[in-house]
Amino acid sequence: MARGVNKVILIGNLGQDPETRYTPNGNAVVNLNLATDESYKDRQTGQMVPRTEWHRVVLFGKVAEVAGQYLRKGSKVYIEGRLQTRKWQGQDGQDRYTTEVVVDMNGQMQMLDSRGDSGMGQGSAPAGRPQSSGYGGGQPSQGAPAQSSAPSGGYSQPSQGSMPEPVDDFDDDIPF
Amino acid sequence: MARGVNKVILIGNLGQDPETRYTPNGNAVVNLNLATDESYKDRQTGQMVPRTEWHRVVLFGKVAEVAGQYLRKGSKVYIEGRLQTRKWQGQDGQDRYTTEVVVDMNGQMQMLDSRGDSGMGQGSAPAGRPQSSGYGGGQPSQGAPAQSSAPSGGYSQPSQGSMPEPVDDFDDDIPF
Amino acid sequence: MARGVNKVILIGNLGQDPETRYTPNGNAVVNLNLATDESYKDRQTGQMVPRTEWHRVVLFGKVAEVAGQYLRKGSKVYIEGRLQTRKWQGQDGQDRYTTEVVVDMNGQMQMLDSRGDSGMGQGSAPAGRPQSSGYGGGQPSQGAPAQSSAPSGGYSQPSQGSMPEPVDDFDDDIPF
Amino acid sequence: MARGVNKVILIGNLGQDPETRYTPNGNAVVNLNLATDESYKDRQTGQMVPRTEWHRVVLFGKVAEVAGQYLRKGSKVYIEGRLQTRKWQGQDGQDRYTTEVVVDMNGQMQMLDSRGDSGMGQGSAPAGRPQSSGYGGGQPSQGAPAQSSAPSGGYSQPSQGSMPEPVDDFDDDIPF
DNA sequence: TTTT
DNA sequence: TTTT
Repeated sequence: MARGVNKVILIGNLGQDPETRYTPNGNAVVNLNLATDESYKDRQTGQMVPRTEWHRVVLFGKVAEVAGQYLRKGSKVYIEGRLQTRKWQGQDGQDRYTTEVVVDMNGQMQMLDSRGDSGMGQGSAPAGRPQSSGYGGGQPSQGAPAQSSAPSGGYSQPSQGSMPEPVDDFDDDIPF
Repeated sequence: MARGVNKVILIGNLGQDPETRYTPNGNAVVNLNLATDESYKDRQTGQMVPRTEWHRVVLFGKVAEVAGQYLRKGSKVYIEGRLQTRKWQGQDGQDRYTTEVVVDMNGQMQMLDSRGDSGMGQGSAPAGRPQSSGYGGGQPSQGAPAQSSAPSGGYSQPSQGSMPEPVDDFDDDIPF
Repeated sequence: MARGVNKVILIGNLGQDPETRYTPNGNAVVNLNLATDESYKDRQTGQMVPRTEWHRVVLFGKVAEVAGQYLRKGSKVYIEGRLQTRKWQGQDGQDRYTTEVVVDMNGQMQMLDSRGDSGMGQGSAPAGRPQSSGYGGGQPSQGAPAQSSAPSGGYSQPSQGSMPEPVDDFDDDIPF
Repeated sequence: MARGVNKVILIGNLGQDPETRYTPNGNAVVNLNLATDESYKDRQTGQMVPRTEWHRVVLFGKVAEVAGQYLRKGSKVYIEGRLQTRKWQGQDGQDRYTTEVVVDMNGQMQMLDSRGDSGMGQGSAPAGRPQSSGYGGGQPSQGAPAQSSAPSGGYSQPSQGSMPEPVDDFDDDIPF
């Protein structure tokens, strides 16, 4: 049924609140910006140097709902998914590629904070999601992680921003 | 020493021969284009649909030498590495990002073909490595890999091509 | 839904043909003895020393059927499952424990041999499994796998052998 | 250098404080009893049933020292290691097998509690840890994990207990 | 661009 | 008991 293996395992912290979107069918699609911290020994200096890597994570289905509801900026989380590279068009008409870690029903998401005291919240209401205007409004995610100029994958609401041109032509469920 | 986890596990086949480059220090750096095949059930049709995902893999150190020497187009391989996103400048001066699976001394590479009967070779001498002039000579790897407009990471030889502007400012070992 | 992670990833070769059994409900349960080979540097001698580790793998459901049908002694295989330790009673009435790698619908099995040229077959019919005398008859599997004195988990046919006392009290499906 | 893969990834909580021992060379060897919690759907009742699996984890080297110093009963931890089955002699002279997850310099251990507020410590003051009343004080971890009767692998101090007969014949470092 |  |  499958002739290959494509698996990603991450433990890190969210750089910002999750972004929740919905497919036309009402299914949640959640984007996370996840930082994994490591340190490595610089060969020149012999010093340990911290290295932070930012990952774009996209969750679908039930795990997306849980992530959207309970995770917050700063939350520590375990992610198991698969690598996927999407092609999209830049505003200049050129092809761009964004690689994401996709978590669907074959993946896994585990919250690693004790009692859901995940991040610090700082204004980002943890439940009920009141926060006025909603996601994506105003400045595009100011605590901006890598690849921030990439579109969120076409699962987005009507993109009122100029570019980089989300695909946004979903007339149905995402097909997996 | 590390406060996060960043791990990728792949099993797939090479879409082309490995590309070997060297750092100024003489260390091998090898790029692979690896295809992982899966299939998923299309929700619309109920049919199983094949899905091929292409991955950019970069190997360093000893594992790079082995990969460069024994892997060929078509080779089946197990890869364990970490995700890393590089920023580079497009010819239009805009930032681009490329995500790669980095395999260094903390990663792993396993050849999964029996007896090194990996690919077919087809002009690319699989054993003994005669091919005098070596890699990268002449045209810069015309069998362009996925995201081919991305530079190969600055580990490349003096890039005589116009763009997409390799970074190529390494005066020493890559620092990990 | 889960508050932990329990994952095993193996690539190795079968030490013998798979052992297929059936639950009262007719579901296949397959046992594998899988060898993983590594080598490590002996601190005393500085020499690389090969190390073979043997694993008991138990597959359920569809993946079990595929394994039973296509894998043979010598087959190379990728396994993704979870660790599980079973308690059983030795013939002396004492508790024993056997740890297995369980592969169910949440796990994965990938055959890594090209074209099913896996093992050698050597009399072990690949399909239909006629071989009258075969497994489980008479002496309790004399081609003894690791931890051979452990029962095969109660998924076995009526165990006529004396001991080590399989549990064998399944009146239904295994519950996962 | 290796022709197989043998990898275990666990996230769980310690059932008791770590047990630290030392090799004759003064290297730390730490044993953990780690519980991973999952839940699965019972096919009979359709109910989600919790399932706790206990794992024996053995750490060597630097990671052992960190584990021994900072982990406590209740600590949440990420473990990456390899499976290893040891043979030992029961008091009845019979062979027994214990499967452990070995974490050495090729493995990884990550503490997942915020700020080292891991467990409760119960008398074994780690460092800085005042631990007022503490969890589970009194009897040392009465919720004894699986395989508790297995010897700790010969890395133990002179075993004054009668059985199950630790091997304890190490005259040097463990060889990996 | 691979593989089955 | 496998494999290279």
